[in-house]
Amino acid sequence: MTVRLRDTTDLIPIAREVRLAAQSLARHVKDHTPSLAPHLFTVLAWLEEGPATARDLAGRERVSAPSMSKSVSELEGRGFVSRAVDPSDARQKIVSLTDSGREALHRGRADRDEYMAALLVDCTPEELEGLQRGAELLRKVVGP
Amino acid sequence: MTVRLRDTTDLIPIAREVRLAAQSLARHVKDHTPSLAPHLFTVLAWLEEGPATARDLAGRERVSAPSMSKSVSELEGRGFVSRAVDPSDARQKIVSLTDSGREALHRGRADRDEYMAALLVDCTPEELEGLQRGAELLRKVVGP
DNA sequence: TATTGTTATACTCTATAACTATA
DNA sequence: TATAGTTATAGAGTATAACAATA
Repeated sequence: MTVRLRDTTDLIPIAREVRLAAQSLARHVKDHTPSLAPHLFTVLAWLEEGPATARDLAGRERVSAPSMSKSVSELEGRGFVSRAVDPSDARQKIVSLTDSGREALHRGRADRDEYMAALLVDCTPEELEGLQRGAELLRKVVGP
Repeated sequence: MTVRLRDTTDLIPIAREVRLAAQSLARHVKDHTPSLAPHLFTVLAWLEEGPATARDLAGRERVSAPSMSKSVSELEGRGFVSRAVDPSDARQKIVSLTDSGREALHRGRADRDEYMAALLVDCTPEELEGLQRGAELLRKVVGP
């Protein structure tokens, strides 16, 4: 049982404000960056940290094994990943990012960042600082 | 052609930071508040502002007419909205929020806000102020 | 003819259950 | 037996095309 030092009721108004702002931005960015589908994009992002098995990827994405199997097949078909049987356990297949996959990942990230940057173009330095501070706090609050 | 007073390249790092923080929070809230599906929830939210035709709702949600037709049927089946033929144009049907629908909307909002508020419970007053300021700036940047 | 809404159909992403091949 | 991966099948949510009713 966690001890609450504060009644969360007081926090509802600011909670709503922060939540709606974040959700609004997330929707906006998603609607304006049609590159690679999110569920494929995130798989490439995981693989950037190194090769992984399909099961591992399914766990990280909190998705079923068959779903991840399909995603990996799709990515392989597009040439963004390669699959190789694990020499130490022939049941497993090691999924790796190809050069083309790395490119697609960077392109997708650049699309999103450039769209976001364009939104910030008219901000004052003080406003940018406020946004940066807010982002830091949000990351801290949401956790890992 | 818009005149850019600033090169957006400089803004990429902060753009990424703000974008990732917002997307992370949005995903987190969505994953932890399983009440009414988002595409149905938002329809109820639109109807809170007053009755509307299906076509109108489809436009606001940027969704096809058949998709909205299905959503409204689903909501009607659950008793959250009612449909009535427009007396002034028998082609149209006016969709209205029922009391039960209003309740579902408020419950869904409360779920999301309470989850968010719980995340903020350990923040200092200064941190809350920073988050609020960040949210205001984000709303301004994203626009209407 | 044009418009509102629906039905028919299909595609994508998700899931569970059943199968295979290894361990 | 248990595990990694796949295939089979189905359920949401989305779309376009074709239709009905009304303007």
